[in-house]
Amino acid sequence: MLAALIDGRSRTATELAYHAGVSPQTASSHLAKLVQARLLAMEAEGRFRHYRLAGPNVGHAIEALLALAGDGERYRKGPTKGIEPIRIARTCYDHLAGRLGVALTHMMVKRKLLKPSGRDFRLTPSGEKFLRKFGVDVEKAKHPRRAFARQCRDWTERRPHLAGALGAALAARWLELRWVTRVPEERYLIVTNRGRTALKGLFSIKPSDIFM
Amino acid sequence: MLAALIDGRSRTATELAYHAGVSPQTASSHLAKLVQARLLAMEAEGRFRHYRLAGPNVGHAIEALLALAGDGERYRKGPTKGIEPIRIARTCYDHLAGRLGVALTHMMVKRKLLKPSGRDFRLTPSGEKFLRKFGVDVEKAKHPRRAFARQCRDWTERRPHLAGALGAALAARWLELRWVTRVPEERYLIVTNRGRTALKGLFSIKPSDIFM
DNA sequence: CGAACAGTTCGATTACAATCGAAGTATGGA
DNA sequence: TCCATACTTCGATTGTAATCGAACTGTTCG
Repeated sequence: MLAALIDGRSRTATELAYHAGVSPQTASSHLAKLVQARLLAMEAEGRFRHYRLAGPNVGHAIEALLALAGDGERYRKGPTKGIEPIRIARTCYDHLAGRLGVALTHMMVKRKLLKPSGRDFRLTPSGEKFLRKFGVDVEKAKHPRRAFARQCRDWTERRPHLAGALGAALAARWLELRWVTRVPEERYLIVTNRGRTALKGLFSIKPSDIFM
Repeated sequence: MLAALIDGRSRTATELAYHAGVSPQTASSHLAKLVQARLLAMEAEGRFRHYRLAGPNVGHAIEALLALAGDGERYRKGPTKGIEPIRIARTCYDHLAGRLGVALTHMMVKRKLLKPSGRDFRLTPSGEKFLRKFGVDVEKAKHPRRAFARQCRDWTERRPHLAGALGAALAARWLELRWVTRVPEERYLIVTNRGRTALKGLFSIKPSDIFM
């Protein structure tokens, strides 16, 4: 299971059980021990529990052990030839996930436009102003029947991204501006050239952070 | 036991049993497994068996694990403030051991003056010429009652050094030339300034290889 | 609300690793 | 030649890690 997490991304308990070829009970027992031993970190997301390596030290140790084990080749980080589109701008239900979603969220947190608060984000006054100026219908997103701004963590990235009604509204605006476009039958978006320009200008995000 | 070998030097089975706090039987069992698993290398020397890490990969893995274990501080390679004299030029009975003995032997092997051959070294014709020119009484060392040129491996270094009658004759010559001097009551020698110069010139050995 | 799902806890079984006493081999020195 | 030393092999005991069925909690969704 540790080897399955070597790339630094999160996996759910069931995925890890499958990787290890053991029952969910057994995996649960091991995962609990690994968390207690501070080798893994766990974050609960609804009924899912996402596990990831607790730090780079753990990754180093696992890699060193895999190198000794000889079949480390299977797991060795190959020189990735570009990032798959699904990793760049994955859609998670109706909001932006993947590297794009994470980068946007990270930037907004860093600029104090969003504040992590429990399992949610809180939109600060300056954050509301920013999104309004950007054309997001913040008022409509304050729908009582849906969580407003939730933290979400999908399998492609370790850090959380913005979900909930606000996340959906932000994604809608990106689509409206044609900064991203849908790919029929696929669960990812493509960032357009205008989108790339906007990233650098409006969001101060280096494209290399997203496209590698 | 692996942690006790982290510095790359060799230890005997009994030493390792002591380090691990287990009986010699138990240590023997574990050491056999570790050798079979290619984590340790073993060389027999008379009735002793010297164990060392099989390669740098093993050291890396152990270090990574010790770092995780938290009490890795105890084992972490500190910034060593110079090398103890006993490591530099230890005397092993009557021949040169320690880093000096190893470096001299290594150089002679590299220059094809000595050839490892089983548990002994074979002195090549060019080697004999070299030592004679250097003032070693090679003829006298060919005494029938003593092994001529044996491989010896003591606890301070991993690589073998020259022992036997020839090793003793070489050490005698070093003392005679005052390139090393004895320290009363101690089992090590001190390399003099003339000795350092000779190392660089005659033996092409960088002093940093020996004194760090 | 109830069914499906993700995950956990509990308990019993099983297998195996760790350990060391006893007895063996090989080496070195007196 | 004989004893001490260094180490190994064998065998029996012990503890405990790994495993999964059964039953549980909590979440999502229709």
